[in-house]
Amino acid sequence: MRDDKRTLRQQQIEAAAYQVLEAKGYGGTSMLGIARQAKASNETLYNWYGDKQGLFRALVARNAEEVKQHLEDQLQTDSDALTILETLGPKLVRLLTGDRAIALNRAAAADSTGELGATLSQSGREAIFPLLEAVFLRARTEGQLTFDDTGAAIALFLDLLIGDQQIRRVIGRLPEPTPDDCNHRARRAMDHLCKLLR
Amino acid sequence: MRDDKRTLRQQQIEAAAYQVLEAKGYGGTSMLGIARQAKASNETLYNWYGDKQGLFRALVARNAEEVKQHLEDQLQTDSDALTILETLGPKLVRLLTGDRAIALNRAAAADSTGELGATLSQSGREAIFPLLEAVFLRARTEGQLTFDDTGAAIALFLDLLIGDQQIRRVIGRLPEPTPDDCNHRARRAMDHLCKLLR
DNA sequence: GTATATCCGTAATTCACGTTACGGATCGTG
DNA sequence: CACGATCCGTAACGTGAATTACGGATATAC
Repeated sequence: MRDDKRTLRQQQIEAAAYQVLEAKGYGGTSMLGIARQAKASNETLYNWYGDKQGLFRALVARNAEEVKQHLEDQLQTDSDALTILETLGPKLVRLLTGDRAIALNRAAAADSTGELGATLSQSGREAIFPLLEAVFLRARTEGQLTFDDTGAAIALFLDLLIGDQQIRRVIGRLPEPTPDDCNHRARRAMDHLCKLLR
Repeated sequence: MRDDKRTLRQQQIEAAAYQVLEAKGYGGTSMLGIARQAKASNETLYNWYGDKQGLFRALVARNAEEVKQHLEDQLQTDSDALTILETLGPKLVRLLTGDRAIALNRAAAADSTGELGATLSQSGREAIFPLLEAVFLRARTEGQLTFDDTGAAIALFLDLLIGDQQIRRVIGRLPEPTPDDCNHRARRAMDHLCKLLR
């Protein structure tokens, strides 16, 4: 199988894995279930991913790369820092509380090795932090925000923007946010942030 | 077995369940594992709790009762509203991000029926809200805080106080907070809250 | 075209778990 | 004390999942 063809096949398999994961949760997701959904064989899955943990590791890592890429694309702009945050806000809410992210968080919650949690966190908060750091430093340079500790300023922003939505999503008490929800949440976070740090 | 003796025995069994749950996660917790830890038999567990879900339902419900009781005790005071919030803050952080709460959140995340999540949410956020509502209304009456929407004010407080700590705890990326952590987190939340709503 | 590698669909193996069952010990009641 | 209920420790049963194996089909490389 040629490389590009294999890549395409892997994407199909991983899309199938997400379908099963989102429908049945981590505990209800079996390798055979994924194989069936993807019209692949167990042998191929094990050959390509090693074991169940390896498949999930790959899902998380791939998701990480996509999230990071997506956010970096959003930073390719000459807008002022606050405008960038206003644009990023709804997207961050959607990325961090969408069905896929929640399914992955559930998998990580069930993973007693801590490995998926580590990777997921590196793809989530820990990947977002340095990107936001650049924006916050710019906001300070532009005189739009005032803070001593960049990390604390970013953490405040994430508290206001995301808060406890994720855990409430993970335990099944909050539905996926609508675009309006995301916009409203982001708007509110920006208002509070500016009031606190301006 | 007399009632008080049975109650004691149940507490022992439930303590053992928490030990296994916290050590091995929900997926790694078996009824037999709990029975062994509690030096009880499977038959007794099944007789008393019905099935595995029933045991976990009981854990969550019991925890709910204790959390609610604990918080209500904290409200038996003539202090002004902000002082009450200052006292409650660290306790809320500890209750919502302690090892037991996190273990229960993990169980709820793994429960595809949504039942544990529902009960857990009713014992957590949804139980805390009405208690905090009384305090926030008092703060407004006393002229300490200004807001139109009580729910939104409480949600803001919880965002600032708890933020995304829970999910980070659940996926294994944040250790249990120290008393200093709790105090610091609460202090900061109060500062921000007053700045926003005073 | 041929040979080899790989994939699919399915079966087989092993293990663990949820749940029930059982014999003996212990407890509670009359 | 005797009897019945219940608990403990252990075994048994059925099911499902992780993983490996296999025969035939398909794809790739020479």
